[in-house]
Amino acid sequence: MTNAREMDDRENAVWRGFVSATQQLVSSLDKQLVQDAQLSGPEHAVLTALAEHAEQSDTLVRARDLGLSLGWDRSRLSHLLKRMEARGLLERTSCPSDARGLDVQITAAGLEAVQQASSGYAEFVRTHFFDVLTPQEQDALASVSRKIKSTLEPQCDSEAGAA
Amino acid sequence: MTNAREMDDRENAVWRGFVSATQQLVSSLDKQLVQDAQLSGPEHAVLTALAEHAEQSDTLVRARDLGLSLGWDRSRLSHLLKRMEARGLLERTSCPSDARGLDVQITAAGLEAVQQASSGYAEFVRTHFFDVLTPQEQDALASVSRKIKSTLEPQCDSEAGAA
DNA sequence: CGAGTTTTGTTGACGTGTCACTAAAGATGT
DNA sequence: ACATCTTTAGTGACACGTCAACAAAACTCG
Repeated sequence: MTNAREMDDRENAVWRGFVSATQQLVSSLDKQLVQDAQLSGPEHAVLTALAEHAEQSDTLVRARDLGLSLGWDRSRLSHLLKRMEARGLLERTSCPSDARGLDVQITAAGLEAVQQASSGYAEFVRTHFFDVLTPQEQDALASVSRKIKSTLEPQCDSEAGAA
Repeated sequence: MTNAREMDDRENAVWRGFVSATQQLVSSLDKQLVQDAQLSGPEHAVLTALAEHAEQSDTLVRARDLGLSLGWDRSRLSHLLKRMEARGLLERTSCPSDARGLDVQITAAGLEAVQQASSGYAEFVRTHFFDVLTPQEQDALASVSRKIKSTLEPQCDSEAGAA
């Protein structure tokens, strides 16, 4: 029998407060995105990733890489990409170098949507996150995030550029 | 035009790291719950709330209060309660004092499920949250959670007992 | 080359959450 | 009493994520 000590009242309050705060935060942000640009949170994440890739290298991104950098399931990505293509936010073409691969490319409409979202997005994060945190708290959060992730499954996490 | 300053690289890293860490954290916890007690996260939340109410007052809880304390939509709760009743985790009876109300009561099977989950739950939160945080970081998180919530919509948040 | 394995993506079923709508009971005010 | 809000819950349609099963291309290595 695993028998970890139950949490006391303080711990329960900290834990539940933390979880509910973060969930309310992202769900509010998602509503903002829908309002500003008719984008769900995940859709926005995909388009942002595509737009960023497009800035650096080419406009074509392998679906595999997308899934890797977002840390998502193949299936989830496949479903979402299909819907997004139907909405005209991106295009899917088969990859020439690897016949089982899929190349994804953001469309003009997709780009317009991210741009429409961007200022509201930045403002939201600023208002509800950075503006209410001291620099020390921001650092603490960054450290906490890192430490938490390190205790979890591999779950690769993109942005593996210059350290 | 709202024109909030875009985030710089550091801010982007902090923000994305924070969001992805918390999302991985709760999704891992949800998997743990399924594994330990065949409960989804929301199901566990409902049963926990019911079990706590049962300790203090009576075993009957108004669906409205449940929704209030969980901060959920009526519809979401209704759907979930229906499924949970079908699974035998709880019972729904019409409320005698208010004919449009619904009284919810946890069943023996429901209680067993929460108990089956409890030790794994506590261990998970301890291992992946409290154990990796210094007391200062825990305090910082509590303060941060409170501040973030205060910038969001009313979103009542239960536990309104002794301050 | 050819058999077996791995990688990549798709599909269908299912549980879930959201939204807009409805229904029925309480509360309110005249 | 009556008409009118408001509160409480349920419903159906749809978007979404997960899981398991599948298919096809690529890789491995004998």
